[in-house]
Order: sequence, then C-alpha cells, then structure tokens
Amino acid sequence: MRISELSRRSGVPVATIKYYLRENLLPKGEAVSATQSRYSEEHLKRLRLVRALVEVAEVPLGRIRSVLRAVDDPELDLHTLLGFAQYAFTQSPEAPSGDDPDWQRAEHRTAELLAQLGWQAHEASPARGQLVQAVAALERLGTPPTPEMLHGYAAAAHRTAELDLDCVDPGMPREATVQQVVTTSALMEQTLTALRLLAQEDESARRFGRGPWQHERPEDGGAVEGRARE
Amino acid sequence: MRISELSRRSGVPVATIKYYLRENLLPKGEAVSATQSRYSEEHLKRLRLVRALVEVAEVPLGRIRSVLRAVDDPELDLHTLLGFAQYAFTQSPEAPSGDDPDWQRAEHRTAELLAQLGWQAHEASPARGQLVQAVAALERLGTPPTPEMLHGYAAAAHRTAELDLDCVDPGMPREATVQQVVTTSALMEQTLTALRLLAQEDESARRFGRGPWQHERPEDGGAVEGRARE
DNA sequence: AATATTGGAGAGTAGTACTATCCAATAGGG
DNA sequence: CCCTATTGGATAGTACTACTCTCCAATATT
Repeated sequence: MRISELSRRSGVPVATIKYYLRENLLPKGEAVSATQSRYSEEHLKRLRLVRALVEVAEVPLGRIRSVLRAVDDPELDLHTLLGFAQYAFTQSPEAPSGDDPDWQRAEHRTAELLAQLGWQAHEASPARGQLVQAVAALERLGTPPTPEMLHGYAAAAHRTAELDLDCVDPGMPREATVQQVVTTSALMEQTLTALRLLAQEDESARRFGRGPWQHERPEDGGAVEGRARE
Repeated sequence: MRISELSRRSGVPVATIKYYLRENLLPKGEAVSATQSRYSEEHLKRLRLVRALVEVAEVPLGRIRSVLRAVDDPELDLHTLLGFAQYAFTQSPEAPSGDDPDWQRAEHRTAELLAQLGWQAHEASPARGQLVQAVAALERLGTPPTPEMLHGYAAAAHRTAELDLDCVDPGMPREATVQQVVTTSALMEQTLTALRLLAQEDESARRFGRGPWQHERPEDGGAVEGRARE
C-alpha cells in the first residue's frame, strides 16, 4: 500500500508517518521508484504499536525507538527482550548525587527487601533504581514506607508479574510473542494503574466516603463548593 | 528563612523557586519589605513535595497545581480529596472519536468487569476512561485482555488499594493526612511499578531465562547495531 | 559606603512531538 | 502525451513544558 493508504488505515497523518520514518520508528517502505514506496501490513501493525505506546502509555519516542531496536533484533531471546523492554520503558534515575543520606537509607531498605523476597535483580537494573528513588523520595517527605507495606506491595506486584508472563507463550512465532511482550510491559501497566485507582475509589467509599466521587475539576473559578452531598 | 536558604536546603535553584512562585506551585512568602519575603518550614515541605512529584513521579506541573489547589482547600474531606488527587494525576483520554468499534467493545468489557467486581465507579471517572483506553488499544493491537486476566489484575489492584488506604489515618491532623494521600497516589505508584518490573525479571528468569538480565542498552555502539541512517 | 541579595518581570533556551511548506520526480487518468 | 495528484526528501516552523537567564531598582548586610 502507499503512504496515503497507510495514513487512512491507521488514522495517522501522512506528515506524522514521514516523521516516524525519519526518526526510525517505522522501517522504510520498499522503494518502487524515486517517488514511491510500498508499505506492508507489517508497517501498519508497527505504526499501530507506536501510536498505542505514544497515546495510551505515553512512552517518549526515544524509548520507543530503543524498544523497537531490540524487538527487531532476531538474536535476542524472550528473556533478554523482556529485559530490554523494561530497560527502555523505565527512566533511569541517574546520579544519586553521591552522599545523600536518604538515598543511602533507601538503598539499604531496597537491598534488604529484595534479599528477603529472594528476587534476583541486577545491581544496575533501572527498576531497582526507580524503586530506590521512590523510597528515597518518601523518606525525604517524612513518610518512609514500612517493610510490611513494601512486602505487601511486593506480593501484589509478584502476582501481576505472574499474570504478565502467563500471556507470553514461548511456543508462538517470534513476531507475535514480541508484540505480546511489549504490549504487556506498557499497556498492562496502564490497565493496572487504572484498576488500582478504581479500587481506591471503591475502597475509599467503603472506608470513609459516602459514595463514588464527584468528578469536577478544582479549576480556576471554584466549582469546589458543589462537592459530595452533605 | 530567605529564598536563598530555601534554595540551599531544598537543593532547588533560586530561579526555579521563583518560577514555582509565579506558577502558583508554591505560596508566596510573607512579605517583610519590598525586596524580601520570609519563607517557613511549610514552604520547604511544599517545595520538596513538588520536586518529588516532578522528579520521581514525573507529574506535569499543571496536574501538580490542580492537586495542590485541592490540598489547600480546607473544605474538602479525605474521600473527596483522594478523588481530586486521582482526577489530577490521571490524564483524561478525551474524545473517543465517536464510533470506534474497538472503543465500544472496550467500553462494554470494562462495564462488565466493574459490574462483576461490584466496584462503584463514577461514569466519568478518569481512571475508568484510562482503563477503557488501554483495553481498546489492546483490542486494536489484536491482543484483547481476557476477562480472566482482567479479574486477576483487578484482584491485585484491589489488594494494593487496601494497602494504599491502610496508611491513611483519618484521625491524624489534616496537613499530615493530605501529604500522605498525595504521596500515596503518586509515589506508591512508582514503587509499585518498580516492584512489578523486578518481579517480572525474577519470574522471567524462573520461567525461560538463565539468571538476571544483562543490562546493556541497545544504544549506539552496544550489542545491537545502530540504525541505518547514512 | 560598598557590596550582596531580593522580588518582580520578561526574555531566552532546550527538549519533545509533531505540522507545514516546498520541490522535483513521478504515477495515473484521459 | 498532457495534466493533475501524489510521493519522497528535506527544511523550517509550531505548540507546549519546564525551566534558566538577565535586568533592575529597592533593600539588607557588612
């Protein structure tokens, strides 16, 4: 198909497709002449994947590029690919600025937690870094997470990880599996977050509330006065 | 304290503090003269909260502003505040573009799921919208989530929501509770995400891997050859 | 008195993700 | 073969976010 058809079928403007082509988020089409290339169903699938990642999961294009590079590497096995996907999707918290006492304590808490859980995590894992960063931030705000809480969250996280991997079938063709891996990493995250928020709403209503939330924004001009019935 | 001390104690540049003051992310200090204002410990706390939200949770400043507006409203009870925090932190997926069949199906799946779970969620809840959006994206990519999977994730989400609310004590002074609510919404999200990724790594190693991941970036010069931009 | 700091305002910058315009080379219909 | 539309390729421009820098006159500090 031509670029205009690719645009029509995906709902993405031609200019944006050209941009993705330039940015190596979409492989070039097969050049038919100097002014025409042919795009396949694979291109359409890839484009839809990129759009889902951009629109729904809000992954920056740079990280999407990294993931796709790994996806397109036929050498990588499933386990390694999952690792790359994780690496690409997680923002590395970079320099801990050295001698931050809160960071040190967070490092210690994290190491202890992982040891108790028996999880083997790479020392330089970005997820580990993110965990330390979050714990350090909580320390700094004066509300450090208790080991019990962390264990509780870890148990829930472990349950979701099992579910994540349940839908990855190593016997399927690589293409399909790869898509599954990437969508699992990114879109299931969104799903899980949304479910958690909905569960919070329900649980909050049960504990201290009087029904579901009123969803008005506290935008400029008030509108705050008309909150839940009193 | 003066602005320079606020800067030194928080590690945030003076220029950024001024910017936050302009953007109403930080209340003005008590004006002592035409060229000086006094800032309190509250300002420092607020500044640290904003930084944690920006750096760790990557919440856009606009959303932070919304949350803070709700936080500073003494009228709001805990339940309502939690609702505002959720509303502010979630990006609304906006217009479903009307007659998208995938969206319709996702709407249906979501409604059914919530009905089965017995969760009372507001029709216009942003979390609900986000869930529909994620499910619709998965549909579009050809890998719709099964009801069983969704129920599994929902159970895990419910567990975390219980933990989230366990650390909110309605008997505490409002200031402390409010901080707790906001950090719970945002920073625990990061914590949970990180834990899920670590659990994935561990579980993936158990199922198909041979140990923890090697964390090399597929960046230029890495194991994966770079893009063909010549 | 000399130097530093502050509040306030405005302009400038860097990064991200497009969007628009231009152009010459075709493609496709008549 | 002619004419219009489309395409690839390149470049420039836009909108938004989150700062960062500069300037200034009025203080504060030494």
